[in-house]
Amino acid sequence: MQKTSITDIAEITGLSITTVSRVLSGKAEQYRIGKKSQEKVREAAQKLHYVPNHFAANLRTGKSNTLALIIPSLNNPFFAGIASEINTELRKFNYITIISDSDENVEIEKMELLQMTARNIEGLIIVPCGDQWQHIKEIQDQRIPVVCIDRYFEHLDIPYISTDNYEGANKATQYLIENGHSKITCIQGVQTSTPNRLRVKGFTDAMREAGHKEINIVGDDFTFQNGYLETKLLLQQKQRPTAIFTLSNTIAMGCMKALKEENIHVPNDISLITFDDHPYLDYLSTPLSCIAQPVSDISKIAVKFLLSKIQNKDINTSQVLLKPSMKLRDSIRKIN
Amino acid sequence: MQKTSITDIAEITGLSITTVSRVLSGKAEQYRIGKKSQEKVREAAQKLHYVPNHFAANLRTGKSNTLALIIPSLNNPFFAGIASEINTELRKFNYITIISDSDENVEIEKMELLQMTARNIEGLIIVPCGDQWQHIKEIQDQRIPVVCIDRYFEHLDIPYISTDNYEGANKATQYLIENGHSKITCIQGVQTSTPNRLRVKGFTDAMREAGHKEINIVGDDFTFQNGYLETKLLLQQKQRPTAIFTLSNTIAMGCMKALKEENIHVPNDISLITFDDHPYLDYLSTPLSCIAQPVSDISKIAVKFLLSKIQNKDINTSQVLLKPSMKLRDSIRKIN
DNA sequence: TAATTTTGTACAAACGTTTGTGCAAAATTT
DNA sequence: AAATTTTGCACAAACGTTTGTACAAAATTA
Repeated sequence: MQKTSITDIAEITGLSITTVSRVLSGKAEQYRIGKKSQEKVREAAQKLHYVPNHFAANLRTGKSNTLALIIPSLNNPFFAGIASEINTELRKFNYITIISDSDENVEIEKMELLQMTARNIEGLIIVPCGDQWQHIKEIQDQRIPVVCIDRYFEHLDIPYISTDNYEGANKATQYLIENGHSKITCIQGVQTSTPNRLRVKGFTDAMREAGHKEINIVGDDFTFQNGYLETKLLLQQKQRPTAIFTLSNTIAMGCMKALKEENIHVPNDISLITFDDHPYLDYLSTPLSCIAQPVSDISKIAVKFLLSKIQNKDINTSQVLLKPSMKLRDSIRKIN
Repeated sequence: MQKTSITDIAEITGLSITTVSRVLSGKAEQYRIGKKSQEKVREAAQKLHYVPNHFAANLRTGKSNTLALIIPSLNNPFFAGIASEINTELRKFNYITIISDSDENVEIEKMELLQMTARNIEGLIIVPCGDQWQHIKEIQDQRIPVVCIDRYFEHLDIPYISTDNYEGANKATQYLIENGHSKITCIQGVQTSTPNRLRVKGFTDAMREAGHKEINIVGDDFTFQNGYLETKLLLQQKQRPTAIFTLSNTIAMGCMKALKEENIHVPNDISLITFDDHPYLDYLSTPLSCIAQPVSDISKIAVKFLLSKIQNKDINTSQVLLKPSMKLRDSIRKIN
């Protein structure tokens, strides 16, 4: 069947498209449309299976009721969880959220941003996937409110909500040191990402503060493969670390696969702590200790920031780091 | 800065909006726009930071280049993985995909569908979250191509791609029986979902075929909590099963938490197999055997079905069940 | 030189809503 | 009875693109 428009309904009811539009967009009372006319319109709309054309309405009003959320990977439970919460929260405010997966690829991120702005989005929440920021800055320059999550750019005046990665990593490292570990290897992710850089700095500072001169940082990617390969390399060395600190769960999983293949047990042979929590960590062969990020808080605050910017056009730039928490399970052995 | 339109560029370049539109939408050669004019237009567009208005274009052309994907939960790695693959695949065909999370709530699903159709989507891939289908059928009646994934409606002529849930569950149960188990409990998910119903039937048939009269099926939800509570109840009974078959990973996780709390070891005290794979399953305290669904194939075929329907308006209804595979890890003990 | 073709570009309608403005009839007030 | 107000509705412009159609100048052909 052919698509029904307001014009069709006007013809059937003998009313004008103005009257029909006002009834269907909930403004009947405001414009004193008679009860009988309202009923005729509603009946006709139902009978003809009328579906409003959001594009036409948006063209005229300039309001899309659409927001965009760009995350680097739907396959990462951390980001999937954030996406789920943000989507649910924004729905409460009658926004539709276009969720986009940039696949950890800045060129895709740029393309997606173009697609989003062409659709007249009224706001953007983004987990940037690289260190390029100009294309994100340009969105803000177009007077589209932007909020960064997790990864952000310190020197830009774009609001962001993240975890205090430095503090989380610092505490994780301190804990290892307090348990007698001095030979600790950190397996990092993407070096240019701000969370990674701060986690590395947290690790490094904790080591230095404890007087440990030998600081070992390896890896360059938040992937399973990176965790796997770097752990394999570590285990080939004469002098192995007594503890490993992985900067993401995907790295931790790769690390654990390599350890298992080499018949090295956590925590008896080596201790392991990771960044980020997940329910699975409880049921691993060795339940993993970790630094947990407050995912729910991050999501809700990001939404709050964005809506505040949209509604009040407030120019204040909120840049907040939330406190992570350390979750001790069974993967750290005391050796002093 | 104010939004730039084609009209602004026309004014700056002294050309008509027709010329400008044709240059910017890649039709300059086709309409013999001179080189100098093209250059003037492109320069002005860049200088004024022109962003096309997709809504206006769509209003005129009737083409949105937009597809919709509705999944019941972004927090479920199975669906998040599917969403990721489908999104990546459709991007290759220059579609933007609106990903929507219905939160296992059919009313939200209906609302989301309304929002999608109002945005002139050209196709829909959906994992239905309940047993109501009329609102999905209506989408197809509006001549919007629809493909169901994972959960579907057998009696409808809507294309779907899923796993042969019956066969997967049947084989899992047979394997348990071959390993000497006869007291097997199945912890199921949402009873009205087609995959669940078929998995239960596969389990039941395998049990009956082996001459086992006592068939125990519990639960009613694909959640951690359901798995946890039902396992707790099981462990209170005098006669416990020797094996548990959970119909999803989230149920399996809840089950494992309960077992751990009761100090019951897998597979020494009880065997466990689940439906669905995940990389984590390898590193659990007991690596879990499972029936793995071909997620990548499901995603790619769903995309293929949808694009085929969009492009060729082909009325054939493809309804395909893919073969699952059994992945044996360490969670099943042979007891005969 | 005139007729025809090619080139480069423009006009204006269309898409489907929304909304500022306004009209005519009915009701009320003076 | 006339003036004013209220009620119920309609006209037409607007949003920003796309595109069918067409025009005028330049180039080519006969």
